[in-house]
Amino acid sequence: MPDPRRITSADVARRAGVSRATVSYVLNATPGQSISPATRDRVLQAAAGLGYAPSAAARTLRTGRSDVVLCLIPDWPIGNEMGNTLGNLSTALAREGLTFLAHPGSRDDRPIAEVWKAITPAAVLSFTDFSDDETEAMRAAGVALVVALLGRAGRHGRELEVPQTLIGRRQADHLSRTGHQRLGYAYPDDPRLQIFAEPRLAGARALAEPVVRTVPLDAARAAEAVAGWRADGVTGICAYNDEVALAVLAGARTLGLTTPADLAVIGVDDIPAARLAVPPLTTVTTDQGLLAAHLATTIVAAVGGRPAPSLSADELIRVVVRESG
Amino acid sequence: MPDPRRITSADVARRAGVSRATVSYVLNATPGQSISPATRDRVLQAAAGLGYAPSAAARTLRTGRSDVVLCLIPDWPIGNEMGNTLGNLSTALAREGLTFLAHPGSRDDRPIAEVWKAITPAAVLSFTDFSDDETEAMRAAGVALVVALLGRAGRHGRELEVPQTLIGRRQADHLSRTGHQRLGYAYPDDPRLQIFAEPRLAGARALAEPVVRTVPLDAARAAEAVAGWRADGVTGICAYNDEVALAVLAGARTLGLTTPADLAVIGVDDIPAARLAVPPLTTVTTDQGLLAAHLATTIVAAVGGRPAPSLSADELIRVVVRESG
DNA sequence: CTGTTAGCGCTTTCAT
DNA sequence: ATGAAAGCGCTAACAG
Repeated sequence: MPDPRRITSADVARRAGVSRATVSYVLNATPGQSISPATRDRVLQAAAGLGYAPSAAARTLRTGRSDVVLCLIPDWPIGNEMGNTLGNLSTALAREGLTFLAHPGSRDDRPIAEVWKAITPAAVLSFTDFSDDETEAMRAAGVALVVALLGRAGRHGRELEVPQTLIGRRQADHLSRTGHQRLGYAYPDDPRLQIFAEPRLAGARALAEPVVRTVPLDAARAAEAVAGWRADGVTGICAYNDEVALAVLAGARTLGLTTPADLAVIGVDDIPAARLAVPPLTTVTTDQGLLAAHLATTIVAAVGGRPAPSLSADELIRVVVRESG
Repeated sequence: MPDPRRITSADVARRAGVSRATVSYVLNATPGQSISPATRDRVLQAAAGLGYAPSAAARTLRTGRSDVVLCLIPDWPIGNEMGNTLGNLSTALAREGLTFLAHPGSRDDRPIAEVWKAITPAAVLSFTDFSDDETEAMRAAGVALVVALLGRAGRHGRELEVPQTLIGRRQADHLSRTGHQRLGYAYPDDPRLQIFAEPRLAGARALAEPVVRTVPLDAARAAEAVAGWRADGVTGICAYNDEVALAVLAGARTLGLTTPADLAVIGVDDIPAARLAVPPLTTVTTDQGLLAAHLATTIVAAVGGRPAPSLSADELIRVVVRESG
């Protein structure tokens, strides 16, 4: 027998000897309603006793808005670091009564409109920008916050932007301080990463005039790039991330170069492999816990109609100095 | 103005000059209903023209079941490879009209019952096992498929189990074939990974009697483990994954050992850093595309009440031979 | 302070 | 072959 009748608020009401309205008021702590502590307790008892869980569908249907925070995951590798952040974000939101749900898959497979129209989420997070029409449609449909984690500055939702620019800047800064005049930028091979790579590169450009070369994740082909940089007189490389940095290291090695004497390298992310590299990789990390907390606060504020808090990006990004640069 | 009235099936009906029931029949291709191609087309036109998207909430409320496949993501690092699989799974399910949604966060933060009772998903996937009570409750509530991606064999849902055991077996097999008599198993430091590590180790044990040592992701401490293995006469190491393998490599290097002459190493996953390692790492990969397709087929079958297909695990797991072993 | 009531948008008998 | 109507479980006016 498939459906032993779901427990509804009516069941709770009956057991507590009150009306369904009262149950609703108690469970939602509806403001502007004064419920006597006695009934309140009785309702809570009954609900707990029955193992009652409200139907999200019914509530959403009624209120026109769900408690879901929908996060659109792009089809490119988002990395363990970001995955970690999403986990933290999820727990932080749960504490606020919001359900974090991630939907992976490129926009082509399923029009994103289909997804959010179906879910009617309280907020939608995305890594990439939405078109203005899309944003407009979502807001019109009652989505409280529509925000792109990356995307051009100055747009709505800019508050949440992970300061990618700062990452590149920190890399260049570190290399400059350690005496490197001519810098190179190791750009990722995967075109899907461009959205991250561009702002990072821009950050490095703000401090230096790096020679940009694309570095595939392959020792032999990375070696070609490294040879090119050497010919240019480049002595320090800002890599898009740790994996690209590892490729640069491998390329330098096949050329018989010594790191960091001949070529210094700095990555991004501090993946486990970074500290195990030869030599151990200097890199830039983001404080994922802090980032998640800030995202959560912003979302909760927006859903509640309050203004977003601000976060000093400086404390978010840190250089981990090891031996490669 | 927040809510310019959502477009409902009534709007579509009006525009098409039919009743809401007919709209529903057309859009759901309800079997046992014969709709004239003419009206059918008119309804489809109207729906498309209005940009109609059905309300998941209303449909769920009515049918008592949503089209969501809920995947519970554990709080331990699940890795890029698995992330990739989930993306593929999502697109495969989308093609079948199912919405894949991932909920990260440990079970402690939010009782999982709260999540699934709210969503009433068509299926629930998890990496770890559910308790029998939990499983029972979910099935009773109408969840078509409850399945653990790992978890003891012989349970319901065993069909979906990623053959972790086979991974360890392949590693040991490869090392044996290349002439290694005494094997070691490099166990991960992070206790949360135990659920993956145990079956892998068991697989290796099926072929050999590996000396198990825990290897932290740190060259110095990994060196201690390596020294121990050397004293035991071990010449080949099966590592829990590529990161641990990288640590073993680093440990061997600090001891002045040569890989694979002094110590052969084989990892799991084929992360990008593996091919860039010194020396490039031999490893075992899972065909993520195949896995995702199989998961999707199984889920769709279960939701549709059909029996699950089977998958030969042999084609799923492959050894990538490089220089480390 | 608590109960009555009217839907939210959809599916699905049962009539026509 | 199509339509009318009854709710799914919940919330929010409005009464009492």
